[in-house]
Amino acid sequence: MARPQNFDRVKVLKNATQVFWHQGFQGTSMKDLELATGLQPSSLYNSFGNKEALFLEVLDFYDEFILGARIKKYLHQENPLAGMKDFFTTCFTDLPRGKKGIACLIVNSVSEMAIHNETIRKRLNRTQKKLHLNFVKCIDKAKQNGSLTSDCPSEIMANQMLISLNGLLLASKVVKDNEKMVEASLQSLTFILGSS
Amino acid sequence: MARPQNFDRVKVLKNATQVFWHQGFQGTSMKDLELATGLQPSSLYNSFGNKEALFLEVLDFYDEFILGARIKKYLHQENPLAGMKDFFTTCFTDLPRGKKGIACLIVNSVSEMAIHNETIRKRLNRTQKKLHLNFVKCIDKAKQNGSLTSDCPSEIMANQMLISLNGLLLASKVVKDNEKMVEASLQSLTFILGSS
DNA sequence: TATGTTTTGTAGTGATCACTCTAATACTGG
DNA sequence: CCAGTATTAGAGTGATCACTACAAAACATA
Repeated sequence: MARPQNFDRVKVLKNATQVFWHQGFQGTSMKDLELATGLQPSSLYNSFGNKEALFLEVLDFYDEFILGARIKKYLHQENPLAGMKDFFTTCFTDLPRGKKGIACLIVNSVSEMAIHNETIRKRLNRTQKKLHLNFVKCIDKAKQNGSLTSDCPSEIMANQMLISLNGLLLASKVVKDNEKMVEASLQSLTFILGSS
Repeated sequence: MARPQNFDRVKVLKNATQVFWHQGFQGTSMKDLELATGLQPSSLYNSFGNKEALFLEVLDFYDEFILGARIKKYLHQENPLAGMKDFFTTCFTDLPRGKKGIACLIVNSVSEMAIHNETIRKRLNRTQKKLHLNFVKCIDKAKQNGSLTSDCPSEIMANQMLISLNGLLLASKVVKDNEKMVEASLQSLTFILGSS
């Protein structure tokens, strides 16, 4: 009944995510997005509305596919302690080529946008809570199978893990030495979870 | 022998700092800086060169006067453990009116600029190292006077404190509840320094 | 094939960006 | 008071910003 779209929406979001991730919201121009996606401005605006709406879809894409995949891979595995360690360390070792220090789109966006845009803030908060919840599940599992013993409530431990992870990701922008970041990650976990 | 400047350079830097702190580098326009400082573009460019050079001076101003004052007030006091606790918690309680969630200019700038501008990255790294050094001194002092007992090297503890502080400041942009942030700060310190 | 509907390519919108040019201005030293 | 010099005010620079208008193009249905 009409002309079909000439592009794959998921691929477009994937490419847009990379640009926003690396350059931030303000640092990314619509021209950058046109080049990265191969779309003309009319297609971009026709399909996504405007820059902010596209960014919100990118945040959802990141939440579901980038972070979601990492949660599934590391935090849903059998050994919860090893999973959490891997989740932390691979933040600094599993980066795409030449992408040292781009940290995490969520962390970057919190810093840039959270206090200036309430809609984006809520979206970022939701993603952070999702990660927090998965940390809690992992900690509980470790307590249950006896690999972790602690009097501290899992919620508090998970909260500290989230704070440390955010701090580590931020530090990776300045430090740029992956080995040091991995070492610091494991130290953070040791302080929170103990040396178990 | 010539016309003197009609403004106080320190006051100008102070005002410019507030704008960059709240809005970030990219989020701040030269027009914003003109309004905040009361200076005309010609004066701004004549005295500071360009936006980036002004920003670098702002980072130095923040390092010396804003952060420097906090280090002196809290980390150079007699009781090192109380000082570190106060240093952490006042990050979230001593903010100017209506400035919840602006965190710290250094942390904000690391996130926004560190991987895109090497000059700024080095400047930020220097400030973080300065803070790290003061944490080390505080920890050593606490170990010496017996208020802190730990096998962990002070450098590592200080590193974890820096990571946690960065993570806490970032979280404050999403959470916006000062009491929760104070609580999380003290929990972070407890995990790192122990419950001493 | 003809019609209706949506997408696409392209040119272009006013606004704002960092920054500059120029001349009037305000001061110092003689 | 005059000459010399640095600072100031204000208009204006081209470039880039997010975004749009519009018509050609491409498909599904009839």
